[in-house]
Amino acid sequence: MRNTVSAADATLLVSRALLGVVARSVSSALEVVTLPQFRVLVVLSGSGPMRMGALADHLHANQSTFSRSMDRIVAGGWASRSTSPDSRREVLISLTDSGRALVDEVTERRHREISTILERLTPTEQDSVRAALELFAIAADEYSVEELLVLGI
Amino acid sequence: MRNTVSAADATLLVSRALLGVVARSVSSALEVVTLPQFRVLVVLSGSGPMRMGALADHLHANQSTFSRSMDRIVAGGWASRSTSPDSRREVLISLTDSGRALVDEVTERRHREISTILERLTPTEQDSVRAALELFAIAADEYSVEELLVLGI
DNA sequence: GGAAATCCATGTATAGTTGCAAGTGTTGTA
DNA sequence: TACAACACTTGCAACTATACATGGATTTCC
Repeated sequence: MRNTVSAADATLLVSRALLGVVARSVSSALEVVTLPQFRVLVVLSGSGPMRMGALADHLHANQSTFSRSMDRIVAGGWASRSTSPDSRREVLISLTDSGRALVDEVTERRHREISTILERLTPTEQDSVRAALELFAIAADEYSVEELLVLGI
Repeated sequence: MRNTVSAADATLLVSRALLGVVARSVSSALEVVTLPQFRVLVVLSGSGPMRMGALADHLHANQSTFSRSMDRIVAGGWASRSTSPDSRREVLISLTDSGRALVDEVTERRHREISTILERLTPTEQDSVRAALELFAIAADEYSVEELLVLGI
């Protein structure tokens, strides 16, 4: 039991460190889009083109709110509207190249920073870190990743 | 080198999982304060009472912006203004009990969720996770945690 | 003691998010 | 074909964040 507590504490520490990495990786994107807007881009990046309504639902946003927000995202050139081939009343949202690049840039920067951190460890240590983190990731897997959207990550 | 990449990938996975935890832990607080407001509470929670100016600097916010934001935080009962004993032109901001409780609640929830995840592992696995996470935390330590403020964490 | 500096609040302005309600166009159905 | 349901947009309205410039009070320094 004591070990559980210790491990949880260590995890809190790591969560701070990782969140620092995440925050830094996102901060550059936040110079050109807002956090709610970036959320949208992240969802699109993971899902491919989506209908307005589905996207709004996914983000727990009001339709009107989302429609207006999308106006700005489209105006910024990060995504585009198009009529769905299925139905002319449906509007599909797709990432533009800029939008995809913005999301990719954030992911890549994050990956790069993590690698930099890990390179400070010996190969043996890296192995144990990898193994342990995989264990943790698997144990955490039951938790849905949906809530990430709260932070737009 | 391959190990570095693998460990980085594993870490990305974990960062997602941890971010899910963080996002969930923060989401309840975000029902009563905004993210920028929560940022302020987190800083106060870690530092104790602070001057308006210092707090604004710490959050990279404009003085006027911050003053107005603080109006809302104080109106919400999360923090309070008081004249500094050092100088009557200085205004000290302190967390109220509500404000402290709000931050604590988030931290506790996060800790609880992490513990829950770890309890799915065997004691041996927990030990190795703890050891690995400590390694990572140490390696990451050189990275400033300042940027956490971007996300208000 | 008076000028300069400091600290904070206000005036003013812009932009973004949010949500309810109403409107437009499209599709499905009786 | 007419009516209902659906998908999205717009009208309105309130709130928040942000920042530049200004003003008021207090302290510091010459």
